[in-house]
Amino acid sequence: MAGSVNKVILIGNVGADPEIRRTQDGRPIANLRIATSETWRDRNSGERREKTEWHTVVVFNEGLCKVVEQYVKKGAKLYIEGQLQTRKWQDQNGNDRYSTEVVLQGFNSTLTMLDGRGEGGGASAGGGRGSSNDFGGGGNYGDDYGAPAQPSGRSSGGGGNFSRDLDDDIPF
Amino acid sequence: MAGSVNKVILIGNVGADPEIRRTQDGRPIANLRIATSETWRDRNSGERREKTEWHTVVVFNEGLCKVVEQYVKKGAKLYIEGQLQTRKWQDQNGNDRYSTEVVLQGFNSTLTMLDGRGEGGGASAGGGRGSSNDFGGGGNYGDDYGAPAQPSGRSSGGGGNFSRDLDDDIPF
Amino acid sequence: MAGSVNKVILIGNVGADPEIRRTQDGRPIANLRIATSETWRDRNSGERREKTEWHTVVVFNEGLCKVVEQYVKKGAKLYIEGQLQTRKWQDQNGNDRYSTEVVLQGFNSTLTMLDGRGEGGGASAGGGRGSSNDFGGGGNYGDDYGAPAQPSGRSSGGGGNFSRDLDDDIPF
Amino acid sequence: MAGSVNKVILIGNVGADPEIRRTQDGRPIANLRIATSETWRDRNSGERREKTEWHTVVVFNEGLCKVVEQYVKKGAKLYIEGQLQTRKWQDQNGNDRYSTEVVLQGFNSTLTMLDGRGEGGGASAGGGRGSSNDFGGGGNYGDDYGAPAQPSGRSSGGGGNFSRDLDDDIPF
DNA sequence: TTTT
DNA sequence: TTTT
Repeated sequence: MAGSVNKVILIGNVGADPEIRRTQDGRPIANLRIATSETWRDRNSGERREKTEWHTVVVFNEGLCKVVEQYVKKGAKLYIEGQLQTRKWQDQNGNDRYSTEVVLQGFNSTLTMLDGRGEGGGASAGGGRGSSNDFGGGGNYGDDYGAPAQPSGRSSGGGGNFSRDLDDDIPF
Repeated sequence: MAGSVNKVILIGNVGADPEIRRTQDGRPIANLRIATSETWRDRNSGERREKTEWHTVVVFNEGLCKVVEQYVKKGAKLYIEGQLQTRKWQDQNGNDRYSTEVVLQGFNSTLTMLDGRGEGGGASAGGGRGSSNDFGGGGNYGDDYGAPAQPSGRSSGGGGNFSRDLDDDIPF
Repeated sequence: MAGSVNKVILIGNVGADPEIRRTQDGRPIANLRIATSETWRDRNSGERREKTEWHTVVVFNEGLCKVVEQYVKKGAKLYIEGQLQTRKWQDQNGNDRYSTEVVLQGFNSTLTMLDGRGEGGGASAGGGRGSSNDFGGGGNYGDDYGAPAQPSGRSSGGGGNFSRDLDDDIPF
Repeated sequence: MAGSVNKVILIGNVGADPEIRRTQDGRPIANLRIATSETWRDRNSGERREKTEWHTVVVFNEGLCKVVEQYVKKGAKLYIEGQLQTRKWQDQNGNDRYSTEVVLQGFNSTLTMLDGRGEGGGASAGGGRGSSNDFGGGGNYGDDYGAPAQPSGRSSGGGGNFSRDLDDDIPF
C-alpha cells in the first residue's frame, strides 16, 4: 500500500536478561520483554493507581543484537523504535494463535540505552562490517544497515541476505 | 514506572466499516482494522514483494468515536496515534489467550483522516462539552479533553481563555 | 488543513536550570534548552566524532510547567513530545528574525523525566482542576486536560467515571 | 551524549515545487517547504480559526532526493520523518543568524507520499545502486542506506562518503 | 507558499 | 518479569 507507516516507540524497563538465539545461518535474534507503566490518581477514590503493560520486542537487526547481547540486562531502561508485527502460529492442539510483537528490523529501527548501566566498552551497533560506525556504549544504536544522521562520515550497510524463516520458533 | 512511553503511530487504510459498540452506561467504543504495508524488491530474485500487516485499533475516546462513526469508512486512510495494550481473555476451552491492540484513549491519542473521503459535516471531536473545540471533518481530532496546540484562543481545562500575546517577549 | 501532523520527539539533557516566566494573567511559561547528540566514528579517519544539537523548548501547558518548576534541573534527562513552531520577531535594528521552538501546549504534548533526579514529591501535572490526575514525580506528565490511557478509573473531561469492564467483550 | 533522540514527524502539504541542488561532487540536496495546520473553534467567539505552520525540510539522502525530484510537486501531501537541526550563518551585515530545519539524512529518515499525485512510474528510493530496493511510486521511501523492515529480501546500502560541507549554501 |  |  502506498504511503503507510507502522511505528512503535517505547521507553521502558527490561524485565529479564535478554535471550539471544541464532538462526541456522548464524544470525542472532534477541528477545526482550519491556515494561511500560502509567500511574494516575483515581478520580473517585483518590488512590494512586498503576497499570503496567508488557511488550515483547524481537530484534532481528544484527548490530542491535550485539548491543543487546553486550549491554542490555534485566532492569535496563531502553528507548525502542520498531514496528508492530503479528505472527500466526499453531499451539499444541493445532489451533491458530497470534502473537503481536515489536520488531526491530531494517532501517527505521532503533534501540538506545537510557541509563548508565551496562556501558563502558566500545559497543558497535553497525559493528564488525569494516566501515561501520562505532557508537559508544549507551549511544544511539542505528541498525545494521543504518548510518547516523550527521554531516559526515556515513557508513554503508553490509551485504548478505536475511531470511526470517524461523518465525514459528518464537512463540509468545 | 517513572518515565515510560508507550506509543504507536500508524498510517494505513481501514479494512472494513468500523464497528461501534456501547458500554452499559452508554459510552461508545469503536473497533477498526487498519492495514499497513511495505513493498520492496527482493534482492535475489528482483521480484517486487509486498507484506501487509493488520492492526486492531480500539477507540475508547468519545470524541474520536464520534469522528469514527461519522466519517471513517472502509478504505479510508488514517493517521493513528495510540498505545499498545495486550488483553487477556479466555477462549471457548477456557484457555488463556492474549490479544494486542492499539488503543486510543486518553490525552495522547489522535486520529486524523488523511484522505478527503467521508468529510463534510461539522465533526466534533472534543464534542458535547460546551466549550469544546470543533474540528472540521478530516481535521486533527484531539481527544475528549484535548485542545489544539496553538498560540491564541486556546481553551484551558477548567475555563479561561488563553492568549499567547507575549510571543515577542520570548526571544530566542 | 485536514490531516496534518506536527510532532517533535526529543530525548536529551537540560542545559541549564529552566526559566519560568508568567503571563500578565498569571499563567506560567517555562523555557528549556535541551541537548541531543550523536556519536559516530568517522569512516575515513576512524576518529570518534560527536555532534550536539541544542533545542529550545517552550512549555505553555500549566501542568507541565509545574512539573518543570518543581523537578527539572540542569542536567536532567527528559523525554519531550511537542510541536514545531516558528516565531517571527524583530531584532534591535527592526529586522525580521525567526526562531523555531519546540512548543509543549495542548493535548498532544508530553514531558517525562527519564532519570531519578529531582523526584520525590507529588507532582501534579493535570493539577489544579479538582478531579485531575496526580502523577507521581518522574511520572508521565499528561497535559492539563489529559488523562492517562488505561482501562479503568479514567477521568473524563466533564465528569463521570469510566470503566473498561467489557474487555472480555472485545475478542480479537 | 548517551541515549538521545531527535525526531520530527510531519504530515503536511508541500508549498511549492521542490528545489533540487547539487553539491560540488554531484550529490543532490532537496529543499521543501511543508505546511501543517490546525483548525479549532474559538471557545469564546465560536468562530472557526486556523493556524498554519511552515517547515523547511532539507533532504540530504540521495534516494529520498530522487523521490522528491520525480514525484513531489507543489500541493503534495507528505509524511516526513527527520531530525531537527539548527544552522548558524551570517547575514549580509555579518551578524550571526540561525535557521532551524527538518533534516532527512541517515538511517532514521523517511519520506512517504500520502496522496496519489505524482505516482505511476517505478520510483526508486534506494535506487540505482545495484541491489537496492525499488519502491513503487507513493510507497514508503527508506533512505539511501535503508532497507524496509520485513522478513526477507533485504538490501544493503551502497557505499560512498558523504560530506555536508555546503551548509552555508542553504540560507533559510 | 500548501491544504480543507 | 521491570521500574518508581
